[in-house]
Amino acid sequence: MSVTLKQLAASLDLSPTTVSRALNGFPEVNAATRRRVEQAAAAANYHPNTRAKSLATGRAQAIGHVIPLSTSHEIVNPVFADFIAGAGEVYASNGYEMILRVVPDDDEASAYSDLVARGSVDGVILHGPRIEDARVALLADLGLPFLVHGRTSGVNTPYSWLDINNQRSFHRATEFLCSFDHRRIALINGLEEMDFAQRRRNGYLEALAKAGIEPDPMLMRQGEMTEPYGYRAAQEMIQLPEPPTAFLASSIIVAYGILRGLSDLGLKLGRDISLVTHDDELSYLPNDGDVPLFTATRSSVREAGRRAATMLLRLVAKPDSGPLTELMETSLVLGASTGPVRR
Amino acid sequence: MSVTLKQLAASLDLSPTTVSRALNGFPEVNAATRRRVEQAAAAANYHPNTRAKSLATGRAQAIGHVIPLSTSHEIVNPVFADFIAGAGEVYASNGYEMILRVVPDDDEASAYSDLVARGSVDGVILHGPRIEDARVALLADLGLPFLVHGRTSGVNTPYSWLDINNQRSFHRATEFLCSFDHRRIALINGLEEMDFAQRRRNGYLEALAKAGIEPDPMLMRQGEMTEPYGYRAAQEMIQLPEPPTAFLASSIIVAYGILRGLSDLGLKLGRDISLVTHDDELSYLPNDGDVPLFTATRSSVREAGRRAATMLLRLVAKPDSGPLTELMETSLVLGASTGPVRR
DNA sequence: TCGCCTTCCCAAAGCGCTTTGGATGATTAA
DNA sequence: TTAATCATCCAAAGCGCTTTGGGAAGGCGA
Repeated sequence: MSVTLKQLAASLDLSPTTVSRALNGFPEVNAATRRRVEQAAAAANYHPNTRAKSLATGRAQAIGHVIPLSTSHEIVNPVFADFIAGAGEVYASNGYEMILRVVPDDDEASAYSDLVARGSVDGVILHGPRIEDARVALLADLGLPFLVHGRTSGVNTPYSWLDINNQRSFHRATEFLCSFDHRRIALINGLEEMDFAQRRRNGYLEALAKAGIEPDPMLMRQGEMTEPYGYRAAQEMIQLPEPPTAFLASSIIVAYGILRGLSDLGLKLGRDISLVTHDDELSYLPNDGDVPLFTATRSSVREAGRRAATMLLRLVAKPDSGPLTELMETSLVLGASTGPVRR
Repeated sequence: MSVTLKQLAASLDLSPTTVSRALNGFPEVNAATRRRVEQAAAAANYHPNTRAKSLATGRAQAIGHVIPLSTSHEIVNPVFADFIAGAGEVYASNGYEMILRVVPDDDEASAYSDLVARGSVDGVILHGPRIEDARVALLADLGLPFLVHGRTSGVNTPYSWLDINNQRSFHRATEFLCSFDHRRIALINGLEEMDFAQRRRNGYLEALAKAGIEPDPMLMRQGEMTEPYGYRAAQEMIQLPEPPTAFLASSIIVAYGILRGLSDLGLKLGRDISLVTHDDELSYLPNDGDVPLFTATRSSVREAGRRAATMLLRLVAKPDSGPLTELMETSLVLGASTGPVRR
């Protein structure tokens, strides 16, 4: 099937040792010999067997991603695909494999310890952190390098993470709406237990407080970020005795739902009502052009994937390089969905 | 770090051989001994090292998915996440690992041969087949079991695939629109070179021919299936001297774009104009409820992932079980987006 | 000339597992 | 009673690689 090191060595009249060293850039091999080996390897399309190599070195050369699939709310996070694409680029160019494991979410803990016990990965990325997420302590216990995409509040264990500045993002967005004299601003957020949702809400509340606006529970909602969720939220809130004059959405998918909900009622975004959404720059829902459809807090989740992977690889190379953290700022992009309050 | 077979054997005063056999269900081990071993293994959280195991057995216990990332049109296929989720479930419950490799699309060929040479996978799933896709022959040459998600026209090599009946689907959808007296039906399709797009177009043309309608090139469009693509297509076509009275969309994301495009012009789906879309049942864009938003040809891509994975595993177990094929029919689901022609 | 570095290569052990080919008693058939 | 058969176990080789610990030439200074 495929060439082995031994075969390659035999065909060159060299020992496996020398061939191995030649290909791995060790100094104790003659330059001419090295060239000869490299050429023969290329000609024979030789690639070292990953499993043998990592058995010998003790490094798996692979990073794991565990995707918990809740049995109750079976949503595959749409942000996930773009994040993975970004991370994958980095893994590929560094010779790492990406291992994905889809598990029922009550099995997630055992998935990690299984991954460690089997020695399948050198590190993992933790997705979708909740508030006080127990997985962080679990991973720390396992001694496996890991990086959280997002953060988790109320956890003492130090850990590495990459996050966007959710609080500031939504603070700014709210402030921006306030500057247009909006005082009834609805927040259509993600699931309550998600850490990012809480941070966004904090930013929102903070800005309201600063503007002297009393938050109205009727205008705050959390749930799985689907299109119909946005649609229903918009339609229901607009029927309130005191409807909102602006919406703040946690995902562009929800924003599309809100847009449709309002438009079905004959309301036009930017004129009759305002909307700011977070925009992860999902590739199939681009919100760009001269004047984007939505005013948005924008941050590329693809880029986040790239950076997260880079950080994790650094962590794998030097496990004691301490917790690595990065907070990405978002940009507030002006689109067509915002304007002054209509009276 | 983690327990090895040798350690486990030593702690039990048994040989590695016996422990291995006990855990792998071989008959030549005493029932009492087996129980003892199993208990000790569970207590010690023993899991065999994957790499060592697969080195010894020659099977990788892993399936590869290669995700080509075109440098020109950088769209991460939104359908992909749900397909992966379905396939992942099956891999996990069969003890297989899922390996994802993100590669620039001009490197895709070498990605496969690399995967084979390194012995990292026992099989691969081929995504996004084009018309006359060269990758099929390539994979057949490599001798690696593989399964195509979709099909490819004009390829002689026999191969295994799982596809939905795209042609029939769009035939039925077109026929359905014709039955409402629509005669100007626009097709907003995926990228021309994709095999599924061609099949859908064939179904569409076939039905038009049967209804005695001359296809109008002005009403046929292909492109990357984003929301703005649908929006633009709708807006432009509606301005034609002879605008369409119905749309046929290849993706629910495009359908949302069309919906928005029409609604911006004050047109209401189902009343002023009709729309049928293909619906992959993406979890964050559910098109269900009593009366779904869109009339659609529906087929769960998550389920497709499950079935594809199951088929591939069967193929890996028995490589000569011949090419396996499965054609999934879609259901035509009546929603609120269709109605008779408005005059 | 001798001894000591370098330079360049190799044999062999080992990573953690499976698997082949026995070995050892105990059990059974004749 | 003896040989053949079972039921259980084990030693050792091997999967394809890396890495430790030399070892043989050749070059150098004295």
